[in-house]
Amino acid sequence: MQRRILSDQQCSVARTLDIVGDRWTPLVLRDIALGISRFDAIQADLGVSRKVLTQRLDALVEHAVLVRVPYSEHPPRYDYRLTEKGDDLALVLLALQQFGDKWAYGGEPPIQWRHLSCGQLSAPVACCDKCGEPVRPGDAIPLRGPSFDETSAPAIAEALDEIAAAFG
Amino acid sequence: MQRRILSDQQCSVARTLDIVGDRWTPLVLRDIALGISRFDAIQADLGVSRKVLTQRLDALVEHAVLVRVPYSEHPPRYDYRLTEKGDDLALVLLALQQFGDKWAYGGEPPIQWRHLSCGQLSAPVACCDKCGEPVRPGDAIPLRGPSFDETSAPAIAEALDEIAAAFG
DNA sequence: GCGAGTGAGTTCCCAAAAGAAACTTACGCT
DNA sequence: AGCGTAAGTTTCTTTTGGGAACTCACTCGC
Repeated sequence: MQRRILSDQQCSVARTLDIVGDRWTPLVLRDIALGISRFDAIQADLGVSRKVLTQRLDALVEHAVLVRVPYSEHPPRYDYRLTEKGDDLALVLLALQQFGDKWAYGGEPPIQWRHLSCGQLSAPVACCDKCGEPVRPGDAIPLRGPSFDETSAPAIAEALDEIAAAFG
Repeated sequence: MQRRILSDQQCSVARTLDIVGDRWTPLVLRDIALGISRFDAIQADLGVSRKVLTQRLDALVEHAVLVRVPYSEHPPRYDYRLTEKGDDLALVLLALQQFGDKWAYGGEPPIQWRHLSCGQLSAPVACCDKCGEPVRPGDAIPLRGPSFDETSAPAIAEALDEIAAAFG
């Protein structure tokens, strides 16, 4: 029996979960995003087993989310750094953090962000890229996109039709 | 040996991962957010094993992310629906979807959103809640927040200090 | 030159979680 | 009485994860 691969699903969420869909990968990325970039430092900070950390780092490099930047040859030693793709994944981390700040810490978070351009303590909000207004779930409705495949996801197709019917 | 509980870490990301930190939970939430709200329908759509689905739904109800809304007694049958907390988690799904739309589908996503108030096809962008400008990783720097605990996360503390030093 | 230390894995063994598929319970329908 | 349906539960087997010890290729202090 194989571990279920999610990428066969025609869904952006499923595809992304093939990269970050486990307990450790997002925390590894968080550490690297904060500048904790070496194997032993990450291992010590998270307490993850060395075997699992090796597997996760290899997978992230494989997915081009991380790059190994050598800081020594003989023996080869690297810093792990985010690629541009990794920076985009950091936005997912930010969303996880926002949720935890609100629901696990009641607005007294362990870490805050200062927005460099405006200088203020900043919490990211999801906004519509067209009108710039903040978007909450319920403010937008899902529709078939260019690569939607009717036959491979009949239950989703039906759900979309029901939503479309409800909103004219 | 126990499965590692992440909530002991003083980190909003880790706390949130105790709820959605596996391959199936986010997909279950996605289905429910789209209106696929019954056990068999979710199971058929995702192909997840019934045992795992039971465990995930129970955990989500436990975490108050979902509620069971009865549609039949004798035998008891429920629709699963998102709570307000669940709606907030949907923002994490949105971030996962954004990433997948860009990196797994190259901008040709299977599902799009129409923003009801402006009527346009909308992609959510993370924006600063103070100045309203879009935020990219690198546009903001992390600082100690009110509940930061110096001693329990020395590696993070050091990383924050380095960042603070670099940005004055 | 030699033993101790460091960084990054690798290997082994055992416990826990996931997958598949069959079984159960409590109905409603004909 | 027998079939169908919804929502689990159980059993059995394969994978994956945790913990700790081991390896390898150096560097440094003496």
